[in-house]
Amino acid sequence: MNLETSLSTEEVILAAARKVFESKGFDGARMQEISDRAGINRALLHYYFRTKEKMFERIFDEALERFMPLLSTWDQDLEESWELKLKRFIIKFITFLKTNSMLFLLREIIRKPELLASKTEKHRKKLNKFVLYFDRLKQERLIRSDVDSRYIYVIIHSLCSFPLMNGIVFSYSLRISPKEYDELMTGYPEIISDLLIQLLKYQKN
Amino acid sequence: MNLETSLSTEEVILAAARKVFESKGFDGARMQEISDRAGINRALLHYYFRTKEKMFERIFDEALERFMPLLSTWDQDLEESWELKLKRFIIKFITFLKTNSMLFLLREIIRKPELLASKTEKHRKKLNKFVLYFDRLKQERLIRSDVDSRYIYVIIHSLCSFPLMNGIVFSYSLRISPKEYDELMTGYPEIISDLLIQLLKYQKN
DNA sequence: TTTACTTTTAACAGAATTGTTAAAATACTA
DNA sequence: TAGTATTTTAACAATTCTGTTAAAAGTAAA
Repeated sequence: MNLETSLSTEEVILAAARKVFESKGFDGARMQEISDRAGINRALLHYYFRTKEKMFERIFDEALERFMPLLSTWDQDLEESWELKLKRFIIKFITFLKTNSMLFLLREIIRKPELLASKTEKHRKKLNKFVLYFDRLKQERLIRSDVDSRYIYVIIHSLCSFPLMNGIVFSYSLRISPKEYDELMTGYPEIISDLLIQLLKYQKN
Repeated sequence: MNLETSLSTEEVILAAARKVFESKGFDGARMQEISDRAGINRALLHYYFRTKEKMFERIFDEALERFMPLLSTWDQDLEESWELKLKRFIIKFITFLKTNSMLFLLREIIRKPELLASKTEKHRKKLNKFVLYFDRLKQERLIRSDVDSRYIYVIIHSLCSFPLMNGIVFSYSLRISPKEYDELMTGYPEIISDLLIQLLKYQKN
């Protein structure tokens, strides 16, 4: 077996599949379109991945695996200031989202909720690091303590995710081109970092 | 023709179609599932709506029509304080989202971007009311002027939309049941209203 | 009750799509 | 270079899904 070219064929297929699945979703994706895009015969998809379902799961898993490392931001070392941690997370998260469709994950989870539980089982523990970290910050009187950490979680993730997944709609609503919207969004991570920090800062009164 | 029952059959179909389209998307929806849910023969769907496509457009249009009135919040009367306007909008918006899937709209727009342009053409003018209103507030020195109104637009809409469309994922990440998440979210509109007001208030320095 | 019209159904046709298989092409090794 | 294993393709089988149609059932009105 030629590992070299075999890997590359598989990669070519996966890249094509990723594109098609991300824009069309599982149900809208066509094996034909994927093979066309990859420039190979349709039967070859089945040779490598057996079924559409299996191929999809591979794509889905990989997206999830790329995401999970971001959560290590919230490991509890208190060396680094929470402001820096937050800024770092926001930038990493938004960068991640630019190359990985969150909408894709979300859409497919809603189509088939089992995906969420089965695929993230092994990361289960990591998931509540955020809340633990922010609760700790409150205890230490480093941030305001009158907002439930779970709200903070929801707020930060919403501010990062939605502007990217909803880009088309926002650019249309704001009456600017998608390109202009992208440009506008280059300043966005900075802005929300600052706003969030300002908001969360410990308020003595 | 019996208008009574005819309307109600159509309504029954539309309700079923709405459910199926919203959870499965256009591509995942099956005419059979819709007719089963409506308790009628599949051919009847075609009798009333001709094609799946046409039926879908009806659902999509209606969702959009229900949404558009919310935008009138940003008509420029300066009688009502901007804080109240904002709070009112957030509550109305979140209430709207609870019964109308934003994810549905978004997913389908990405599948077929023409939907956005063609369907919102007639509402085009309303779309930038928000930005005009907030620019005005800045002029009048009622809110801080160092944040682009378009960012404010994006931030507010993200904070309202994403927690609802992403509910399943958030509840899973926070390790609470969907029911508990819903309960948690009852306090959410109040919280973000307050936070946003606090954030936007004119900052004398 | 008969007639005409509307609504609903069962059966079918046609198209699209996934997955299989056997053979052809290619690459590897002795 | 001959032989073997791997990769790729063309052709096909099976299923699923949409949309049509003709007939049946139901409704209203004369």
